[in-house]
Amino acid sequence: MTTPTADWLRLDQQICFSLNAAARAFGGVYRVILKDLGLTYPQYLVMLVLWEHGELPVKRLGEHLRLDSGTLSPLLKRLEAAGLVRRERSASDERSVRVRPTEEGRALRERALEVPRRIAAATGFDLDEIQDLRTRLDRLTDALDTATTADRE
Amino acid sequence: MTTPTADWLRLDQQICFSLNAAARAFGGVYRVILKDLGLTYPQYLVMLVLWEHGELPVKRLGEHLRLDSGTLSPLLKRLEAAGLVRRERSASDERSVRVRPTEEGRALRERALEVPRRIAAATGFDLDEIQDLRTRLDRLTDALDTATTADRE
DNA sequence: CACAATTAAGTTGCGCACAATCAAGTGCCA
DNA sequence: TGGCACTTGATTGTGCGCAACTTAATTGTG
Repeated sequence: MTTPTADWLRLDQQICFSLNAAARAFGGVYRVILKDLGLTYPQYLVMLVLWEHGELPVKRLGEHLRLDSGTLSPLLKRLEAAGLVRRERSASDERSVRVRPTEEGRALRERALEVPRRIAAATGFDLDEIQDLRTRLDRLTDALDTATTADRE
Repeated sequence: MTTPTADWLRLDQQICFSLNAAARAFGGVYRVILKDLGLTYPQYLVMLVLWEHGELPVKRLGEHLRLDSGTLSPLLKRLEAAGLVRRERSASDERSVRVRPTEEGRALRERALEVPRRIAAATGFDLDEIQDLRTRLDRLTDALDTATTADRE
């Protein structure tokens, strides 16, 4: 007893739809919580990386976040306009632009400390469950990335 | 032995980041596969709903997809320009715009039948695992939606 | 050293997501 | 029946994500 092929076209069977829906639902929660900090969710992610690493070139930032310069350049410009980061050409390699948080950007970290707890509470999941889900999703991402690059050949 | 609060700000601990990364990795796979059909992923979702329901107002479409008219109006215009759907004001309620697939739009369904199988193959997950993940994600979405609306009060 | 290939950022263009706002149609009810 | 609240969809503006392209700097190679 197998599912008819046609049923695979049903919206409610598609993992990617559930994934997108969950990501957008998260976006709604983050939007409320991050409004106080004056950050969007992608901007918050950039600040997370900068808080952790202090200073790094746009390239490295993009590797951490899976984003390219097409997304990061304008985003970083907005963060710089908000006074949270500074960008300056590397002296050793003029192609590279190093990004680092300003004093104000570092100070924002204190206010961000409670964000993860509030988010975790909103999910209604316990820590083990979150951890488990994260592991599965990362495995999924790896498989999909492999498939994409394999298909390009 | 608990995790220090500061560590919760680490990027690699955040479920939402894994979620977003997986959704974008899916986007990459769908982009390759759907290119033949001339559809983007959100357009494909709209066609899925129309193939299943035949014809329905923008409002209903948005409820199925969790999208509002701000997203759907321009998207539907593009689908109409591509000759895949038609939009017309309902006679019984002049506020409502009914969307239905054209003959060409219905014909596209045949070529879309193999998409889910190709996607499933790219995930490297078996059906049970996909089903399980979908269930968890839907539960997560419900919890997040509840939290958002609760916070608005 | 000259010059082609590579690399880092930025820019442009398109489509999606969503908040806020607007216009038009509907329905209720005093 | 006239007015008011509600519903539906469209529009506007902002920001993200990504492909394609451009520019400038660096590296590798003969």
